[in-house]
Amino acid sequence: MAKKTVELGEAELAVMRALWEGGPQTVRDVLNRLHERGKTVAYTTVLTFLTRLEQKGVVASDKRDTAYVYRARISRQSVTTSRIKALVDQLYDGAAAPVLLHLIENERFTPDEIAQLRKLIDDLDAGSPE
Amino acid sequence: MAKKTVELGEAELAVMRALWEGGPQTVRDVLNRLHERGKTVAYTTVLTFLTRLEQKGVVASDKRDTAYVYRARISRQSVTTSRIKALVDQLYDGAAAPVLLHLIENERFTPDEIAQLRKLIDDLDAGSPE
DNA sequence: CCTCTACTACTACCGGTGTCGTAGGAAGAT
DNA sequence: ATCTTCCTACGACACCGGTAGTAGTAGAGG
Repeated sequence: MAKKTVELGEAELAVMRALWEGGPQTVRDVLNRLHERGKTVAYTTVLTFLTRLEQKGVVASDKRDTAYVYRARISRQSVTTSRIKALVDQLYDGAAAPVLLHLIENERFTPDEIAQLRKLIDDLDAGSPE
Repeated sequence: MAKKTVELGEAELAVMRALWEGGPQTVRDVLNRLHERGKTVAYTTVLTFLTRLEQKGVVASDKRDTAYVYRARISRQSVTTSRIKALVDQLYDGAAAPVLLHLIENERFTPDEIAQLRKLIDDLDAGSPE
């Protein structure tokens, strides 16, 4: 059944990133992580986000000792997928190629990344029956 | 200096697309175009969008006969650029590679597109001294 | 001149996101 | 038992984006 693509705002994403990168954490942990990243925000703001995110079903929490521990229930990959889909749909009516080409032309990549990219393309060629 | 990246919503983008694809148009033209695309929205809604977009500086208008003619002042390319940048920054802290790889792995491309892609990569390799 | 029509200006409203403040409970310190 | 500290629950608020209604104006037709 269709996981109805939840849209996340920028600040919400920052919280998700804290969870993705630091694993299950308490509100305070997330707060500290955001502060380290230069994002100064109030404790209750983080709490609000985590609560909302839980309501949206993208994070879960368990009581651990005195405080709740929150963890991500969706992967960064899946968010990437829906974000890209939105972008591609809204700007190019679903055609991904222009976006792909745009990325290659406008961003900088290391030789390693280029090599990896080339390999992927070879695989694409090889493994695309029908 | 620095064109302060204007963020556009989905419906606003739909209007921009009408302008990009149909050139300078009146409110009614845009409305018809949206209707053709299956987007049923009121005349005044389109007017509101065009007015707001003009205030944001992304479209301009000229009085022509009885009605104003609106035209885009920013390209689809530039919007693509900022959208991608936002995505990449918000999800991968500025690293474009994961997004690029994601696109290749998850979207379908035609042989032509793949060929074009391969060519671009070859150019990348060639044109990157040091 | 009067009316109909199309266009613009202004205002409004709702839901979502970003941001907190305050109140109240639980747990540790004195 | 009380004070201090940390945590959660709940409410608040402003701004933006999506959507539209109404009023007012200017030209087209009779």
